[in-house]
Amino acid sequence: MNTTEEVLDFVHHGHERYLPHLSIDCVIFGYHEHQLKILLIRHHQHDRWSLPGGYIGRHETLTEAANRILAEKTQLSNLFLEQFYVFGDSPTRMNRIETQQTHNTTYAKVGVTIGENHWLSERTLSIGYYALVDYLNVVVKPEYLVDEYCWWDASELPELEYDHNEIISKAFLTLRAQIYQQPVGYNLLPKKFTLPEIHALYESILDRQFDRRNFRKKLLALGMIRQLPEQRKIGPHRSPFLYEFDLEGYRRAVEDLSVRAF
Amino acid sequence: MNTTEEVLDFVHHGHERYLPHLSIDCVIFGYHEHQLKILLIRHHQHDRWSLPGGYIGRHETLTEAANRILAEKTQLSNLFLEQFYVFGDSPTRMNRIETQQTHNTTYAKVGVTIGENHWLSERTLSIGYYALVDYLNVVVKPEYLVDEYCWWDASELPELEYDHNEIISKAFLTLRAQIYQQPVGYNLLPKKFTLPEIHALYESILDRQFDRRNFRKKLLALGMIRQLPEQRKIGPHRSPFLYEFDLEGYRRAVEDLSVRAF
DNA sequence: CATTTATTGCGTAAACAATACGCAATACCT
DNA sequence: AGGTATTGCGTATTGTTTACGCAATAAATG
Repeated sequence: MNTTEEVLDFVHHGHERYLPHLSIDCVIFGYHEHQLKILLIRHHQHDRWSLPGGYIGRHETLTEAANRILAEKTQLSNLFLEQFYVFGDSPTRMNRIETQQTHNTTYAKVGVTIGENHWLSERTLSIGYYALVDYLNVVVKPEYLVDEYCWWDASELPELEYDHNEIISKAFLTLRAQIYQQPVGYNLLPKKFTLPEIHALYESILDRQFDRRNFRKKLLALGMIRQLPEQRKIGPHRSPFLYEFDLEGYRRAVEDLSVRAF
Repeated sequence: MNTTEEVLDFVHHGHERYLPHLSIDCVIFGYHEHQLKILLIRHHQHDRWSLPGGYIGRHETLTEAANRILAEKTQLSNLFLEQFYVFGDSPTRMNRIETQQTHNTTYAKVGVTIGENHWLSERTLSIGYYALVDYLNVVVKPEYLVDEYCWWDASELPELEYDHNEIISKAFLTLRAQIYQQPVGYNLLPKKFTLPEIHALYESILDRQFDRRNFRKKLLALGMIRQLPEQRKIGPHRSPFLYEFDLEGYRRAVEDLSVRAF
């Protein structure tokens, strides 16, 4: 939505094209300079930040909707995207008046007032998706109703709209639980990366320290990564080698790791 | 719903009390005679079985709705119940006509025809919950529109209505993935159980064999279970000891197990 | 241009956990 | 009393994780 006309059409006819009572919110994870990042937006006239989201088209599958919304925000398609939870318990989600007020602030820009019985004021459950993207690939193009897009440090988030802090917490716990089941590193890191980079990524997601020498040994023994004959220049220190993922090895490693004691 | 009046009221006024486009389906797991079981229902006049489910009240939180639906089916409350996925991709979920026909069969009993624009014919996404119950505690009371309730062997399920086979597959994979994060055994087994029982439970959920002697050692070493000074009589063999869970030990074990290699 | 500093690469040894499996005890049947 | 299928409990072996030593490297410094 990039013009006043489009926004007005959405406000007045959105309920004909989209399913009411339901939305999708995306927690978009990136990784840069040894920090896990989350992409947030700030709507027009709003003080607080929120997660990028959207609605489900009446003739669209759920997966299609989630991918479309993610593509609209990041200009990228075919990204790693996984559904993780439905949020329908929070008091702000149950409260018509609060929802109405928040929307009224957003749509004031196009001179529309959202009434108490408007479809946007109705109780809405949100389906949470988390995406893993290569930070450097994301080129954000702010929409008409969005004042700012910004990557926030996952460990230093502001207070967000609605129950979005809760959504992010759950997304982060899911990411942590899935780090041995999904190719998390593969999707968050660039094609070529150094050992200290992937090492710090695992440490920040799992919130614990790993001995860097044992960490390297383990990844190589599992066949998850391959060492390249290139090095990266990094300031006044020894140049680390570059590595790339071995997706087939990754898959085998996931299988091996799932065969656990008892 | 146990009378014609209640059903008619639901068909004609349900959309005022419940959120449209959304439902909840419950995969109720039990365990009996070394077999993992799933509770299925067969609606009036239907050939195929389906999962017990229901709708979300407009003034109910999602969690409240799921617990209410589960209690309506099993006559039990305070059960282990976890949301695991939203299903909104399947062709039968997208197809108005198919949905309409299925509902028409069900509601024929009360002499109502569901039209193409009836709220029940609309596209509906389903939020999947899985429950873990003590098989012997469940006393099923068939509802007015339900012809049969029955525990099915998880490994020998029939072809179900809608996308319910897919929902069960995903529930089973979730159960498997969560067996080390949630007190699965605690909720599926009775208060007192034998080692061969819990041993077979883990084998059937994880679909692999465990050496029974090492299995016992591991569970005791983790402090998850406590041996009782009682035994159970089991036919022409040595009487196995009874055990009970140590919930505090269970919690500690989950923490220990989550601290994994690299 | 040798020295200092912060880093990476690669190895070995000890501690710990998982697996394989032996064998006595038990309950009942014949 | 002997046969059979099971459970209870131990020990030896194997494999995996953890702790940590030390040389190599890149650039800054006097």
